[in-house]
Parts: sequence; C-alpha cells; structure tokens
Amino acid sequence: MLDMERKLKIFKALSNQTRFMIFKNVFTGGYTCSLDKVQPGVKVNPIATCVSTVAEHFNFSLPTISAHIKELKEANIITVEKKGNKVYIEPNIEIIRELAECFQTLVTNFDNNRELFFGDTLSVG
Amino acid sequence: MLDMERKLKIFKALSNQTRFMIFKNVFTGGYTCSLDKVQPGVKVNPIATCVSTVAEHFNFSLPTISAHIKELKEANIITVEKKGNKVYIEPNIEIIRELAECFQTLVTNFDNNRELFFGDTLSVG
DNA sequence: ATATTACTTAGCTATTTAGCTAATAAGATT
DNA sequence: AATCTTATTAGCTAAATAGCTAAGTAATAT
Repeated sequence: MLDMERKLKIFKALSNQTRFMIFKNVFTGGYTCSLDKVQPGVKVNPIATCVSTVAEHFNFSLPTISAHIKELKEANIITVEKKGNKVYIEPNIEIIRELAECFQTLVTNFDNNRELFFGDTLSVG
Repeated sequence: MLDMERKLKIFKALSNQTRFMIFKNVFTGGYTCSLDKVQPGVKVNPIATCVSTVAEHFNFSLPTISAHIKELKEANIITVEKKGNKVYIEPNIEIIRELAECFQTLVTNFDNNRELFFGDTLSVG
C-alpha cells in the first residue's frame, strides 16, 4: 500500500504542469525501452524514450527536464534505466494502478458508509 | 471530465502534508453539514465540521488552516457552506470519483494497448 | 450595545521551487 | 586520442509557498 509520504511525493510530482506533461508524454509516448528487450530493432513511438528526446518536446533546457524526470523517478511513477549513453524512461504502471485502487477504495468506502448511515444509495437523489 | 488544469490544482492541493491531513480529516471525520439537513440536531463525528474544529487537530494557527481549506476548496475537492457564524466543510465525493475513474482509465488503456501490441496479458509474466 | 465567536484578509519572513547557464562525467564515434 | 552525444551537477535568481501575528468582518450571545 502507498503510505502517505509516497502519496505526497506522487501528488507533488504531478502538481507541476511541466512534470505532468512529461509524465503524459512518457505514458502515452511509447515504451521503446520495453520493446528493445522484446523485439530489438523495432521502434514505435520513440517520443519518450530518453531524456533529451523528451526535452525536445518542451521549451525548457535539458537540465530542467532532467531535474523534472528525476523528481518523477523519485516519486516512483516512472522508472529509468541507463543503457550506454542514454537513460530510457518508462511509466511505472503498478504505482498508477495502486493509486487508482486507493481512490476507488476511498469512493467505495464513502458510498458504503453513506448507505449504512442514511440507509439510502447513491442512485437515490 | 477533469481537464489538466483541474487535475494540477487537485494534485497541488494534495501535495502538502497539512492539506492532505485536513482532507483526510474532512473525508473521514463526518458530514455534519449534510446531517443537519437530513436530521437536524443529530451530531456524529463532529471532527471536521468547521474551520476552527479542523484547526483544533493541528498545531498551526487558524489563519493557516483557513488558507489551506481555501486551497482545497479552490481545487474543488471539498465544498464549504457558510451557515451563520460557521463554515461547514464536506468532501466533494464526485470529484474524487472522477479522479478515481481517470486513473482507472489510464491503467485500463495501458493494459489494453499492451495486449494489443504485444499480444500478451498482464497475467502472463 | 457590547462582547464573544468564527473566520478571513493583510502583511510579513523563511524556505522551497522552477527555471537558467556553465561545468563535469561518461559513453559512443571517428 | 580526440570529439561528439547524453545526461547530471553546481550555482545562481525570481517567484511561489507555508508559516506567523495583527487587524478586520460578520454573526451570535449577553
């Protein structure tokens, strides 16, 4: 389970527009890093593979993007893997899955408690 | 649907420990504001009903807590209602529900895309 | 009418953040 | 070996943030 500290880090990481966009970019851009393992040579959506490639999509300096990626990594919502010269980036889907579950649990518990207390359901306006 | 700006505000609101704890407090503390409407006089879990009551649970000044509550409100994850002297606070469950759905969609799409591309499923290690 | 309660606003300070450039490190290429 | 590519680190600045106290507003109670 994600403890509070981890959640705070994730929220902080995603609270900045630049980092949010980088995350989106990494998440939707492709998983060349994975692909390399499975089908070497196959290149799809090479948008978000490495730091400088990500940086090309932003009007910020490479060190700025690098620092943001570091923060996303420390929040554990992306993983990075150095291969030779480059740092390959992947979304950490398991953490996002956990986060989704956290929010879902919150909502479900709320609904259940409400039903228990008031004896109504959400469908009843 | 929550656009990026709204999401950024929510993440920012939840990225600070004090605000996170206030949110937790409000979320789990009780919904006296709602109860007042339904069953006037019934008091349950009066922990998070109003600003000063929330503030009692923190070692920060009332203005500090007030400002945090304002930010949670502007992120739209709580609602506030002034009744006479007091400001009653409730969690905005619908926004949390939307957020849960966003994350769930992200995860589901990821899994589907992966299956489409690689022809495997998550259960296959 | 006055005092009290509940909350917000104003104005301040210390700290953190997000950006930059320049310098450094470490592979890859020639 | 020398150079180029990729990325990080260091050191800087402007702006934002999170806390505070004091003062102000508005409703309630005396």
